[in-house]
Amino acid sequence: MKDVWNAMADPTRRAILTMLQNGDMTAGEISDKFDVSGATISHHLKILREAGLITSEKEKQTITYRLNITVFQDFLKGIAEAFGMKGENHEK
Amino acid sequence: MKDVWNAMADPTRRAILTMLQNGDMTAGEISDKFDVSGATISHHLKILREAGLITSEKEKQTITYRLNITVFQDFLKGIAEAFGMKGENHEK
DNA sequence: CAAGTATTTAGATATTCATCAAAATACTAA
DNA sequence: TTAGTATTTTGATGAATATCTAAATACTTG
Repeated sequence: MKDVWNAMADPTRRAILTMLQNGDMTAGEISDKFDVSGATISHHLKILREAGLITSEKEKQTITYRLNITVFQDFLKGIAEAFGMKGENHEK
Repeated sequence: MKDVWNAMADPTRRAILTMLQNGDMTAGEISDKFDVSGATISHHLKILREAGLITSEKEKQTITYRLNITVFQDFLKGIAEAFGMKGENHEK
């Protein structure tokens, strides 16, 4: 899950994940939403893909990206397990 | 919450947070658990403190650190709101 | 005061990382 | 084939970061 933490640490990548919740997008569509170069977005997409947070599917000329809900929810669950209320350490 | 994400991005800092769930610890006690220098741990503690994830209390010769449950739970809730429930939340 | 302990701060270094422009790859269309 | 579009890869650069040692701060005690 180290890769996921690393992937989530960047605000641009979190914004990409948020956008993908509303539906799949091509690399170009994602890139259009940001002020950084397409190369930079491609780099972010690669990190998200390697973390398993998104998947990509090559179509004719475009590559469509899709949120991988499962990995993301595992991440949330992992946080909850590691840090979620473990009980009894708030008395003093 | 940007600071919180940044603070959580480092594995040493996440380990510190996990340890503090079992009770307050002094800087020295925390430092003893890791193979890095006390100065480095102090640096990590500063970042966690600035993110609001921990608080510090000066005692006689030591400084005791304590997990700030509230900020951490707000962070979890923020993630859940931004990413957790896709499709079944109706906002106003 | 001087010495010892606990912790932080300062200064330096090495690595990681976000970014860009340019080149490369892959595909489509004329 | 040539040109054009979509995307990634490469190579470079500057900024951020984790780390160290050494010095500084703060506190306690003899």
